[in-house]
Amino acid sequence: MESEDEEDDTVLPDLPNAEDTDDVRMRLAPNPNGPWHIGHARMPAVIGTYAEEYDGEFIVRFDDTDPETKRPLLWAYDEILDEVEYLGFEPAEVYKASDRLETYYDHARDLIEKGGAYTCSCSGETFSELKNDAEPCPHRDKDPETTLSEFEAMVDGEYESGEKVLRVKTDIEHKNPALRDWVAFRIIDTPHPREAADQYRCWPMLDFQSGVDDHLTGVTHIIRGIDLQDSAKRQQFVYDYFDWEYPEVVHWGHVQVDEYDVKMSTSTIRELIEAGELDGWDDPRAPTIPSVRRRGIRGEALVDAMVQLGTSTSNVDLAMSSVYANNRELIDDGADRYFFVREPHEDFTVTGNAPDAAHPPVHPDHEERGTRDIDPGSRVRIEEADVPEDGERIWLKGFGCFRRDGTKLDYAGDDITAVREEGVDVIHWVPADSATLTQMRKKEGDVVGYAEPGFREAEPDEMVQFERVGFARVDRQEADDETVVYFAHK
RNA sequence: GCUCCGUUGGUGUAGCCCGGCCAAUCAUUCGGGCCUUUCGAGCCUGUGACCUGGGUUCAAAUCCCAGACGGAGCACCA
Repeated sequence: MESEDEEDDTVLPDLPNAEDTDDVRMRLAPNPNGPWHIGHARMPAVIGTYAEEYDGEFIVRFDDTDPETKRPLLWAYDEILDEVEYLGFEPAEVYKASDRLETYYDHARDLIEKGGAYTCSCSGETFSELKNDAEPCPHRDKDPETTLSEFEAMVDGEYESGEKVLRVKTDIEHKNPALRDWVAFRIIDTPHPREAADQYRCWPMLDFQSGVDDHLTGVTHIIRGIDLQDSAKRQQFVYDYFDWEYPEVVHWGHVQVDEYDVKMSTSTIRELIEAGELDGWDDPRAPTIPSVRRRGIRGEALVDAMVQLGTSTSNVDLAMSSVYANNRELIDDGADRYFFVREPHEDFTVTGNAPDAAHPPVHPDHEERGTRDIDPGSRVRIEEADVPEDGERIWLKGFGCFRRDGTKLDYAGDDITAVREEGVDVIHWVPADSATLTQMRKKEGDVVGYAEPGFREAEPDEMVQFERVGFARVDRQEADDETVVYFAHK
């Protein structure tokens, strides 16, 4: 019944020219200026999946070449590697661009000697005007020796920020103004936060650094966003000078994620955290990887949803519901059931010949896991929305049928036909005396309520299902008899 | 202003290169039903899309032209 060819259950399009390469090798090139938001998961998800599919590999390269405007956070390097692992992938190698300045300098020197670059002291504004008119600037015809000595001066820190740049000589009359003589190196006065790199002041721009590294690290396929759609064309000039072959490139559009009120941007999230509006990167309201992880969403669920978005150049929206659908399938079988009453109505007194205890199953599909044993005591709590009209019946799940009589619930038997044929609703409940205070943190705001007594024994990190409420991850058992959980999804 | 790119149901996607088997695939969402002492799952079932206008052709989602709409770049950010 399997197709004879291959297990071709992938939804990703074939990589271009992947048959011609012995080993597909890709790269993940994050900027370590913060933990990842959900959209960032797309790159490792798709690259990792391709690597598996083609029996290739990928490397992680931190493109941390701007110590000022995209200043790296030192702890974000390991954080990001940890997130890659959470998503289920393992890089073959890890590089940091800030460790490789000497390599970039060496290539810049080569490029200068080949006549492919020149130092320029035009202001950005001046150059921009010239460039838009397809006019060369006065520095363009400088001889390589002069350029080389000025570049060495840049490296040696003899210029201030803004005073001098190194430009790649492309085609000043190229019909696309974005490709004309772009900047390869500039001076940044702010020291890099990494000790290993804090003495450098002359930094390569992304197009130079990334172009050189892709070649040197043997990258065969690049996937990147449409915001970088001109990068390959820019870098091609450098590749031509060095007589290198450019990797295959796939561009894709931006991802948006629905369901969140917070804008999905590292800098915005960081500002909200600093302003105290979010508790941290893993606040349930934050559209970040640490957040969904804390809620108990498996990396695999996120990866599958991302892979299904494909690699189209249009912008796409990721529906969190599809992540939830994936996750539900992964966790449902292992999630023990509990009752959790949110913001309860005032207690009802139990009257009549009710049983001594209720015995709902730990998991309805797994009888072998046994039952929970809940002593209802003399009073029970139910949710406000579940309170029946006076005189009407309700079925307390695992316990029995009850008829409301004012502030009392009077036992009305255990004949299930009341539910099956007479339309009595089945609801969850907790004993008022022994229920355990539980705080549920969720995207829409925190909810306080009471869980059944046995929930106090649930282990941190365990995934549970609160019946009729949804899945949640047990975060911690506080000393003051309160349990904190993070809501995952219905 | 210059230069790229895109437009298939609510969402995402397949098909488009090499026109016919496409009254258009798959997933999710949504509606209805069955089952069920929750939710979920499972089973059955339904709604729902080729941006517009021309052209080529026996035949166009697929090719051509024009337009609309959307996105991106033209940074000493990545």
